[in-house]
Amino acid sequence: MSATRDELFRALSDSTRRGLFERLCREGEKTVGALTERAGVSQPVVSRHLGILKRAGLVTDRQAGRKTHYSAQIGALAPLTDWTREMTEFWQSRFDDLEDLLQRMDQ
Amino acid sequence: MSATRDELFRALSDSTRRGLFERLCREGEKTVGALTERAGVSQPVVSRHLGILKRAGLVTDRQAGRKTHYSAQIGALAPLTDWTREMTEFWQSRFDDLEDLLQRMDQ
DNA sequence: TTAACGTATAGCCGAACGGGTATAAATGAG
DNA sequence: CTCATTTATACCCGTTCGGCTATACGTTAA
Repeated sequence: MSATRDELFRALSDSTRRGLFERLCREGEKTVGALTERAGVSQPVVSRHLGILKRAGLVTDRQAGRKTHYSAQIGALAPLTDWTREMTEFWQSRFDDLEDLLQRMDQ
Repeated sequence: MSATRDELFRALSDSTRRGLFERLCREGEKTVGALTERAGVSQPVVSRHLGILKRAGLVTDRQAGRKTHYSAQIGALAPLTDWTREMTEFWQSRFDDLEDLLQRMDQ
């Protein structure tokens, strides 16, 4: 069920969606109605955003009667931290190469 | 010069832009022309993407004659890692609360 | 000074986005 | 069974986005 890296970045690019995800991280499982209360947008919009977060793997839903409970999947952030670490390593490695070069020039 | 958190997430939501940033991390300073060669899009598009990355603080530019050299600013990723850590801490803290509750119930 | 070069800007276009309202679909309550 | 409740879907609308080409602007080379 792993979504694309692109899907993950895109899902997190909207502040309304990040807000929903953040509330689920902070407060745990919540229904669509509860999320709508403080989301600042209408219920259909919340549902649509939750769908996008779900396709990105950032949330899961649990049906209970006529209510749907959503919860954050913190592990879905892994590709993001991986990417960041990768970029940092690339950057650092160039730095190391430069150090090596300077050291060789020193000799 | 710190850009909005939203600007950062938005800037990274496009794979072409991430590709440009990644090349700058991997290979260091590059001109627009050099970046255009392997970007898969036209030069004006590359320039526009670089402008967006620049406003997000992810790159800086250095003018040299008629060439513009761009380089990655790895530190600009900090708000992203901060946010991720924040989310994880929220999530973890709920987990800890649950553990506390269960421990109290145990006594 | 003129010509070529490197980059940025302007303007266009179709697709995707984020919001809204109306409504369908499913479930629970009376 | 009927009606209220909860969520998801369908559809519309204006804006933004990401690509393109044409071109303006500044710089170097001849």
